[in-house]
Amino acid sequence: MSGGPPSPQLFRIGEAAERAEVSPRALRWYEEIGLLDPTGHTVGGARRYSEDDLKRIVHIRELQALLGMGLGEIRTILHGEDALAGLRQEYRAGPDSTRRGEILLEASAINQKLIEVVAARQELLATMMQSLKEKSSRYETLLAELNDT
Amino acid sequence: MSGGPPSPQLFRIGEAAERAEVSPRALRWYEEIGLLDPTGHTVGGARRYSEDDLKRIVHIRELQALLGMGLGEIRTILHGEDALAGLRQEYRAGPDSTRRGEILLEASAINQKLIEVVAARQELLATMMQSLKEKSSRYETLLAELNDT
DNA sequence: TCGAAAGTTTACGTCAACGTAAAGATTGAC
DNA sequence: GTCAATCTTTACGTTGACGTAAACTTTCGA
Repeated sequence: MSGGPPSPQLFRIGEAAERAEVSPRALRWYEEIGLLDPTGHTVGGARRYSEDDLKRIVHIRELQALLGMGLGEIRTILHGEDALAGLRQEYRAGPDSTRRGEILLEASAINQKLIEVVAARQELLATMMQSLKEKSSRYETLLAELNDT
Repeated sequence: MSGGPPSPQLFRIGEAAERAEVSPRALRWYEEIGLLDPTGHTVGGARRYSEDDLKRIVHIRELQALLGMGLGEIRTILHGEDALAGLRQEYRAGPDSTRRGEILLEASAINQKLIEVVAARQELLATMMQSLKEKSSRYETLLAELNDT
């Protein structure tokens, strides 16, 4: 075998925040609104974040910054995938094929919507890029005219 | 000649807002922070927006929604281009080639930065799209497995 | 074991980008 | 000229996503 956990390294909130380029406050906020539950806690109650948590944070920021989504919307998306992931654990306790199918379908649907959103943005950005480049070449022309006076 | 103004149609704030898919309040707000000065006013003081104004509004919304820019940043960009456009009018009063060059250079630089920002976003979106599609095909596989049980 | 560094909760503050309400003035079809 | 629809300014309210401060507790290396 070779799929064992290589090093369950956990980060304190400060380091996690730094690595994900967010503030500790943001992480607590994400937790408060149900976006992110840190993998571990110390006995005293201090949060400990795993690598997967870090990926999740980065994912959140991407959806936020790249797609302009609000955190509520993002929560919906993440919860859809969480349900699917939770299924893998729940699997031993009974392969309820019907429920499994439902969840898979929903996750798939969410994914599909995301694809559409991204595609739409890509189109708009492409259009914008085009007009920017046209403008750019017009500027070049004008600058050239000025230079050989 | 054939470059005369075809129909200087002006819209009242309500209609302008509707066409640009923003609220009247937003238009007043853009004006207040120096983003948009309506082309005309009635004697009584009511705003009248031209087609060009509408384009500008749409442009503002694009920069906002697609690039995630704040209105302050957007103002900087628009003012750069405005300076250049203002130059064409000012041109008769003295073709100050130096100043003209400065403004052109600045506008060009702004445009270049915009191009870079858009390009960066495009890359990120492309990456995101790729992983979304991979996820999608994984879902398809799982769904197929479920269906031929 | 000790203490500086980092963490915890609680609670109020902030900032951008408008929303909303009030009170009154303009517009434009009739 | 009238009057309903639409506009005007002024001003306070709201929402999302945190920032910041206070008071106190945990962690962990020396």
